[in-house]
Amino acid sequence: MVARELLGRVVVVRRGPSLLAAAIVETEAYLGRDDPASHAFRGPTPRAAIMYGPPGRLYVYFTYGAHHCMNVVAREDAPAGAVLIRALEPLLGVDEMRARRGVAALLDVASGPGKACAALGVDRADNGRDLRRGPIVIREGREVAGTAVLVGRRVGIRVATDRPYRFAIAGNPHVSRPWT
DNA sequence: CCACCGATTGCT
DNA sequence: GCAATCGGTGGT
Repeated sequence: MVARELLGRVVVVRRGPSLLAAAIVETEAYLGRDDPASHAFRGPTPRAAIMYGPPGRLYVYFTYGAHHCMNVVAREDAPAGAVLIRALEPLLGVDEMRARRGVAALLDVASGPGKACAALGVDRADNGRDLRRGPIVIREGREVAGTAVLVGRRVGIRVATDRPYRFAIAGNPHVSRPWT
């Protein structure tokens, strides 16, 4: 599953002169027509259409009138799907990320899907970006052994809560919420 | 056109 | 525990 493979990989963002990088430490899988919690559940609506397109592109959406969330389109066998980036561990350009977030504590910089987007400056202007080309790319990072991956229920949804589609690197302190 | 509501966050 | 805030979605 792509949501698992993305753990440990590094998101790199070039914004003018600055370079930002952060390791993916928590993800969630959202499938297509058969996943009631997915934006793709109701078909290729204007917002969800990107998830029906080629994999490896960025899906960014705006929610709660305040926050952005970023996903990697990854449909595998299904007709649609994406992986939500739920938490990052800042690596490069840490001070800029702190400034973008307006917080001092490192553990508060990107420990949540909305925080991760704010830290990297990702918003709807980045929706649909091809992650193989930049300015946003995903590179190889640290290896994460299968035994070091936590699996659990997805956060913040009200349907399909029984599915074990949440993944995180065990013991990493940058995770969005305590594991249950 | 209108009403409902959310893959969250931050403050009380 | 709960309000903020606005665009996506579906029904009228």
